[in-house]
Amino acid sequence: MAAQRKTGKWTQGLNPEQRAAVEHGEGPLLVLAGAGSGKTRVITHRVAQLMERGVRGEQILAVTFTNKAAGEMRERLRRMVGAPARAVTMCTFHALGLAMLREELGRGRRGKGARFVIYDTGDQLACLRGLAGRLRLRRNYDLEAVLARISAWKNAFVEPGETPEADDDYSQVAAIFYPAYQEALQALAAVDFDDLVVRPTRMLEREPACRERWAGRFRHVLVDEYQDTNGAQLRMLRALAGQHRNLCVVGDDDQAIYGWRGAEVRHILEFERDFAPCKVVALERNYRSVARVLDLANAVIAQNAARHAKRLVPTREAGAAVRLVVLEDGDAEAAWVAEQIEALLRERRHHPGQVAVLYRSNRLAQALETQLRAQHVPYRLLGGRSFFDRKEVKDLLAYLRVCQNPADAISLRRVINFPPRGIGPATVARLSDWAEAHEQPLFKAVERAGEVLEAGDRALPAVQAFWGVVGRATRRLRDGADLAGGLQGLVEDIGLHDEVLDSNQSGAAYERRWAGVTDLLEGLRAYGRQAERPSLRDFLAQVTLADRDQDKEEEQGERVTLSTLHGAKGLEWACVFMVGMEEGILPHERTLNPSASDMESGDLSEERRLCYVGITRARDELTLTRAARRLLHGKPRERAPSRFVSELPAELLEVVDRAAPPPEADVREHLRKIKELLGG
DNA sequence: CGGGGTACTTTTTTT
DNA sequence: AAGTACCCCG
Repeated sequence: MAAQRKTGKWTQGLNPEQRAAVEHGEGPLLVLAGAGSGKTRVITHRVAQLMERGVRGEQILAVTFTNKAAGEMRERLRRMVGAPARAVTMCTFHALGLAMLREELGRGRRGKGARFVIYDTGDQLACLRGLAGRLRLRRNYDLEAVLARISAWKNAFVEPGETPEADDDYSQVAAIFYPAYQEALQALAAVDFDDLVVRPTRMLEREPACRERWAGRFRHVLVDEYQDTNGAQLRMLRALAGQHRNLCVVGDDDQAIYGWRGAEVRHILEFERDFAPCKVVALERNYRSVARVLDLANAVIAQNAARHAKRLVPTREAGAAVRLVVLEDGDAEAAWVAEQIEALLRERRHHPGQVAVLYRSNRLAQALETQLRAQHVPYRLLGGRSFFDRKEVKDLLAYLRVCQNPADAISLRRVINFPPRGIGPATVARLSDWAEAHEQPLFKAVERAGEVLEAGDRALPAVQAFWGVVGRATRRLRDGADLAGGLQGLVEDIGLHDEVLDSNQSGAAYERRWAGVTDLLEGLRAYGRQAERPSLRDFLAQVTLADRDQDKEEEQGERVTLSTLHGAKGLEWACVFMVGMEEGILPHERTLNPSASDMESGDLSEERRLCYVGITRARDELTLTRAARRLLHGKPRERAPSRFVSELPAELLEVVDRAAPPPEADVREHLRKIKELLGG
């Protein structure tokens, strides 16, 4: 296969390892790509190269983990090969699974099976909450912990009835929930994120005709961030590429940071064995960061065992020393970082878009936001729960979901009394009792409220009014209709504007809330313009699968980025601040002291990889900070430096201590001075 | 039914 | 310290 060694135009300007990966012909290929080693470049060039060699775009599948990554990859490919880039399938595992599910289920009688909604974590929890009431459990369980176990079983293809015997409480409870949960999803015509991968994979494995359709279609499969695949995703890849074995996976075991949601680093460590014989290429030359940053990164990650041995090899100059700055407390830390950034911008050493502040957990963002605002520094927040978590937005989306799928009782319950129209828990209970007794979905009870409730019931007209609203909205939102106009009609129908106005004391709160509504309208309008065949169903699926990146693209370059370490993966900035370098934050408290409901004990090496990911985001300047004291549950506490920095040789970091001595010493000093004065 | 008050706990990361 | 869940009263 290596015989036809065309010096394609897509291998120019690549280093020898990159070129080897791009030129590799058929058969399994593992690309171990260190941070900043040109990984995305290799994938896009490889796709272009395949097309150059006559593979048609429709025959290529490239899977990523975020929609954003897929979008960027597509754009890069488009710049290289032009319009034919459109034919290539580039998407997330979940989007691929959704497409497969819709197409396969749509084959049935009039495509009824394809009429499902996608439940996000919030919906899943709401569903479990409902079940918890029915299952008569002795105490209140942490439903997130239950969900984590159910999710783990699903991804291991464990059926509801076959959960393994376990001695821990939560596994036993989850084993009771699991069958009920799965039945509930079925009844609600809903699928969760896990189903989007697990169900298509099961179809591929069990139905040869289905496998033929999909595996036969994609002659080449490429996977980005392979270290983040979970068991179900690996099985999906096996089903798709097991025959022709044209599977190219790219990743970095040192950047595996999603173990907590079922990803297994093992997959990338064992790929050579799983898909032997297999070509392996290691990309170690780093084009991103100055040498001092890479020295630090190498030293941090070297403390991890069980990894593909590799180092980041610098190609740039040494650069400035990496600083570790110690501040008095959390507020002082945020203030210091904000001042530094303000100075950088004022002296025009950087554009805002070239600067990022990274942290382990979202709650550290708050203080930073406050201080950056005080310094008038424009910023954007990556990843934090935001737009789609706003109440008004969720309520409106729930209305839309009910219109699309009236069987979605979770959404129905959410909006049946929103805005408040006098339908309380008692009425909802009567409706759902009737539904259960007659083995009907909840919406049937709503539809026939006249028969279900007594004639004199105060709530009856309210329920009928509610159903009228849903009916009108459903008619307005039919496929092919003006969706944004339909939503606008719904907003007016339920008097949402007055509701938002009345329920918010301050003008500012009202502004913010109403902005959520208008943003959603605008989003739907934009979707209507851009989608090929706009439909409510498709819009809702996109909304749930979209990564929470609510920025308007054009402004991004003009803002400083605040992001979690997870959210920063794959990105880079000239100047990076990592805050909260403390025991209990990085590594996180919960990996150090797992709580009873946690599934497995925390993985310290994953925390270290998280640290490594953060460090390797910096191109030119890197500053680490920590606070000597920090408020925890309202009380100030002394904080120890993160082991990830204290275990390193001193010469890698320039330590600057700006923390005042502890207050006791202060007091003693004062006392001493007073004594001196008295004595003198 | 809905508003307002009190008591309790606390989110690590996201498709 | 702040947000949530639950309870009681109008």
